[in-house]
Formats: sequence, structure tokens, C-alpha cells
Amino acid sequence: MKLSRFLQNIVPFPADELEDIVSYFERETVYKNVPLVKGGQVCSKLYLVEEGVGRSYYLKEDGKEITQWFFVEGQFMSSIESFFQQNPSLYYLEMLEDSVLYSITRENLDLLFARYHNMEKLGRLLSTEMLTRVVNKLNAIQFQTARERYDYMLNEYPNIVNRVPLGNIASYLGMTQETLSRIRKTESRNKS
Amino acid sequence: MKLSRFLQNIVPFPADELEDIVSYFERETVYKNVPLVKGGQVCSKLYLVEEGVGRSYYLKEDGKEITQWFFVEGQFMSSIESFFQQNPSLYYLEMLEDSVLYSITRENLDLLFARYHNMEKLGRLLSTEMLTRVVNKLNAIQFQTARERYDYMLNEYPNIVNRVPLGNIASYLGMTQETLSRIRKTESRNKS
DNA sequence: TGTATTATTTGATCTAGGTCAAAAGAAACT
DNA sequence: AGTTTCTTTTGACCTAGATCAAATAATACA
Repeated sequence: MKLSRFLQNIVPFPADELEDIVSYFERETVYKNVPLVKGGQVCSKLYLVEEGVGRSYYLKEDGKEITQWFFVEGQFMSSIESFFQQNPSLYYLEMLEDSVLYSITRENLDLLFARYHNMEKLGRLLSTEMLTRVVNKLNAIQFQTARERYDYMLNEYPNIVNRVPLGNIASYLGMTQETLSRIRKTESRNKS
Repeated sequence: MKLSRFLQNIVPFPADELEDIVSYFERETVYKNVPLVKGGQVCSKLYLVEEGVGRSYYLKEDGKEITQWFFVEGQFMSSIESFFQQNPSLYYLEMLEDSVLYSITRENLDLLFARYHNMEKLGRLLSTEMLTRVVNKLNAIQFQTARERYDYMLNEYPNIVNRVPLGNIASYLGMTQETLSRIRKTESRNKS
């Protein structure tokens, strides 16, 4: 989706504002499994996924990767707290397919927030939307069984499931690969 | 804390804006255990706690209450998704002590967002802050043991622990009362 | 101050899902 | 096409924390 169209779907920017705003974004091609941000670095950019799937993940002491979030077409992608508070990121960021992203730096984004009331509004809407998603995930993790969590995911992200490794999904849902594999086995039986 | 001082700590409003903004808030005294919002209702107001502790909780099918969030002095309190998306709330909202709150309706808040760029900014900053807190809790719930979660809470909310019933804290942390009680027992042993 | 009510602790089980280890299947590389 | 590497599945066993039930302890209330 074109960047300007995407932004305009959220807030109805006047043409001149939109043109200026878009000029601060860069279009980047990013390859599979190449980290955009590593744990410990400050995440300096906010990305918008035009094409591809990405994820953020956390590296446990024992070296295991825990997927924290997936990002698909049309979603903003970043190590949120690091980007907004400008502190070292706990998370790695990478794409799981060769992808096309738009990016903007924190400085430029702040500049646009200050320059356009509409842009500030966009920022507010996006963070409340993100907030809702995180709250939903928290509820899923805190209150539901492993099987229910997987069903929830099938609903929320039906397409992701076939595009990313099972291990990533399992850790995203707070369970082991083995458990997810077993769930899948019986799940398909239930549906047939 | 005075409302105007609280707002000004976040964004430096000019005096005239601030005066107008504050005029849209109401000051309310609310008593212990009286629901501000019930599950199923749309949450029409955003509250700021001047004095007291509140919580949001969710009622499971079996009638058990699960505390979702605590709100202390200086924090905004609401059933967030319900307030922002104007859909029926999954959560109940109540104070755990007789309290003093400031409140503003969704309509008035929207009006202020539209009227003042600074106000929009305040909204954005508050939601990113909230977002960070939810992400932190999600990490705690997803990755940590019951004991670690309790320690985390002691750090983040040292004062809440002595002000609210143990059962509320346990469900907030995603464990049973019994487990929390057992943790407390050995915890105090560790610290002595 | 004694009684009822609610909150917390303690004990005895039970279970969902984790861990460890190895086999089977897919992809990627020569 | 054959070997190496990575991913997914399967099996056997184990543990953190849940559940159920009952005993204390603390609060409210008459």
C-alpha cells in the first residue's frame, strides 16, 4: 500500500501536509533475517511494513529467542519502548521475508509531531491502537490455556501462521514448540 | 496533586489553555468498592486519581474476579479500550479506598484534543507511557516465574502491596492467592 | 466484648505444560 | 542426487503452580 494512502486512512491530512510528511520517510528494502535493531542498541527508527512480515524478539540468558511481536503489511514496526523512550532496546527486530519498509527517524517524527496537529493525532491514534492490541495479548496470555491462545491467534492473524516458523509462533504465544506442535495435531482433527 | 500542576508536568501548557482545559474536568469523591463502570457498560469517562487506589477487574465465568490493573495517585484510570473505542467494557472499575478523582468525558476530551495541539500531545504521551507499562507487565507475565513476578511488583508498586487485599494482587500477577501467600512466607525469610 | 464475615495461611493432591532426547521431514548447499 | 542443516514431530518423564478443603487470623458489626 502506498504510504500516503495508508496515512490518510487514519487521519485526513490536507494534500500539502501529506506531501511534506511523506518526504521525511525513506523506502528501504530489507532482507530476511538481517537484524534492523539488535538488543542493547537504541532503536532510532519507526518502520511501516509495505511488504513482508517482521518480528521483534528477545534473547533469553540461555540463548533462546522469544518472539514478542509480529508485524505485517500496513503495521508500524519498532522496538516501541526503545524508540519512544530512547533507551537501549531489549529486543531484536528482523524481517522473516525479504521486505519493503518505510522508515522515519525519531528526530524527524518529533519534528512532524510539533509541526502538524494532525500528525500528533496520528501518533495518538496509533499508540492507542497498539495499546489495545497489547492489552488483548496480555489477557490471552494471562487467562487462557495454550490451546485457546493458539485459536485466538488463528483468528487475529490467520495469514501469519503459514508464513513464519512454528517455533516463533510458539514463543510468541508463551509456550514451547513441542506444545504447539501437539496442539496443531489435535486441532486439525477437531476441525475436520 | 492539583490537576493543573499534574498536566503541566507532562506538557508545558500556556496559562490560558490550561485554564480552559481544567474547566472540563470534574472533581468527584468516590467511595470504596462502589463500581465506577460495570462490565458490559461503555466507559464514558477518563479519571485521574488525586487520592486513593483503584483497580480494574474482569469477572470470569465462574464468578472469580481477576484484577487487571491498579491505579494510584497521579495516574489516569479508565477501562482503556472501552473508553477509546467506545465499546462495552470487559472490566469493572472501582476504588479500593474512599477516593478523590478528576474525571472528563470522552466528548469533552475529544473536543480538547481538537482544540489544542498541546492536548493532543498530552494524549499521545500518556498512551505511549501506558503502552510501555502494559508491555512490561506482559513480559513479566509471559517470561517470569510467580516469585519473580511478585518481586517485580514490589519494585514497581512498593506502596500498593500494603494497601490492597492479597487476592487482588495475586490475580493481577496471574497466580492464585494460595501461591502468593506461600511466596510471601519464604520471601520474608529471604530478606531477613 | 462476643459473634459473624472476610481474608489469609497451610496441607494434600493433581495436571497442564515444560524439559530432555531422539526420530522424521524439509530446505538449502555442493 | 546426496549430504548437511534446520524445522517439526513424537515419546517419556517431571515440576511449578493449580485446585480443593480445612484451619487460622483479622475485621466488621451488634
